[in-house]
Amino acid sequence: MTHRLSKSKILSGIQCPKRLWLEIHRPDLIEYDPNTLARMQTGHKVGEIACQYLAPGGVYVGLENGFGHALKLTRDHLDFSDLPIYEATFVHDQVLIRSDIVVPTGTGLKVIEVKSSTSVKDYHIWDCAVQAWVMQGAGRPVQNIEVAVIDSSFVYPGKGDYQGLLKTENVTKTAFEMRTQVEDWVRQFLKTLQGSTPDIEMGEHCRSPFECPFMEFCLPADRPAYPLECLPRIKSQLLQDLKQEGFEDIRDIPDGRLANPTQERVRRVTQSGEEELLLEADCSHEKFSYPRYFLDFETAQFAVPVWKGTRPYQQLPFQWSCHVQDRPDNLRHMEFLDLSGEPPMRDFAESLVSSCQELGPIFVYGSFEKTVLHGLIQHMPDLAHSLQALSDRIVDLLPIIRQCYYHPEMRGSWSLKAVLPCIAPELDYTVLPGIQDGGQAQEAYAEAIHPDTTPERIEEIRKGLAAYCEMDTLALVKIVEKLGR
DNA sequence: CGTGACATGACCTCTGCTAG
DNA sequence: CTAGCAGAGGTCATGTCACG
Repeated sequence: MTHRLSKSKILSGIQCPKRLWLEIHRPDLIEYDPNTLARMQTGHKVGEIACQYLAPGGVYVGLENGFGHALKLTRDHLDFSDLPIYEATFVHDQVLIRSDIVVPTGTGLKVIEVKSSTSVKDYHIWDCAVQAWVMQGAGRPVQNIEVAVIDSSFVYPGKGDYQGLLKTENVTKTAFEMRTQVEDWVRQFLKTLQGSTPDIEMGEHCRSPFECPFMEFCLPADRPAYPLECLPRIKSQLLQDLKQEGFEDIRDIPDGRLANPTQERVRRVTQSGEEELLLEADCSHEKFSYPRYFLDFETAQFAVPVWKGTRPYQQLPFQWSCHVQDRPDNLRHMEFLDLSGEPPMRDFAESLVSSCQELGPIFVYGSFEKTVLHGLIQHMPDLAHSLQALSDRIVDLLPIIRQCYYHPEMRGSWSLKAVLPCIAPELDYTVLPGIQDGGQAQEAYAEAIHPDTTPERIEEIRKGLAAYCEMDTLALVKIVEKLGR
């Protein structure tokens, strides 16, 4: 028996048949995203909790001896026992699935699909529909299908007690109603796989609901330097109209064609080829005093909380970096970094309060630092007053830069990582070893606090995190310098 | 994955105008 | 005086972008 489709391949195919074709025929083209492994680890942990609390005492069907053996093991368990099965494996009509949790009952299987998400999405139900179709087709009637997701309001009481971390939603009815839809998909995808590469135009489906790993491959070799897609907040209708009118590059669009003022500005500056800096714009009344602070946080988040009193996906700060200018001609740096694995929040907050004194603007980029401070205020009433005072001094550079600066090379984005190469090309994140964005900082933290990590590796991570966070705040210094105030 | 800031669009009320 | 209308202004939900 050959099975050519897995459940995840079908979900890819729904997003884009060409993606499905490439996943099967050209897996060598996939660029492995470093975040993928971290997501899989998260999913694994959530899955373990689900087994333990939703259907304890079951048996696990491993893949060590291949799919054939997994199929046989599943059959044996179902025929000769009534224990729950984890990763039960089924095949029907060339489609193979592995199901998170299957509980046999007298009237059919009770299926639980576990997701690390906090709400049930449409594509979760498609997932369940495919599972139900395969199980029924394999001669195993399905009685009930549930999706288990994370309840983000859960507060971890400690001592390994995760009762209530997951909540379930019954999707039996919808999943059963999609039966003919699933059959259509399978028939269509098997046919697609027999032919040559499907010819599919690029579009929204390349990003939603998941980013396609073959984007680079699908992009035409002679793509424009400033594609229309870079126009900020462009609607699909406008994009379509502009392409119809024969424009491929932002610079092709004539003066006056764009009604949206931000898009028009991007067009005008891109066409000029030169950066635009409007220093007299609006915020000129804000003369910033000294001392000036430049602040950046790094946080960790866990789908399965590890510290008592914390919630799933709560952002827990473990590092801050702060440059200080007491006078125009001086610059010093301070930082805090806790890799002990103990809850870092209290020391983080106390050191921050004592280091930032009581006066002077605190520059940040984006609303993230304010959000984290507010989270700390909720959990540390004794520091609430001091933390609120810090929050009140925060000056967000993002809206200021958005208003008064644009460079063609920003390609429609005002994120720090897009702005910085234009303002301070000497600050290059790509030379940093290992940690070049917030996501990698989170991963590095998770690795550092893992019990198996060696002291040498922890020291390496400490250096990497310190260098990354310090560069972030130095970037803020450069931005304020550029504003000339 | 979560949160905040902001833009956008739908919908509502309020106001002032005009025709009857 | 009222019914009907358009434009101004407000609220709310939704979407996008930014941070981690």
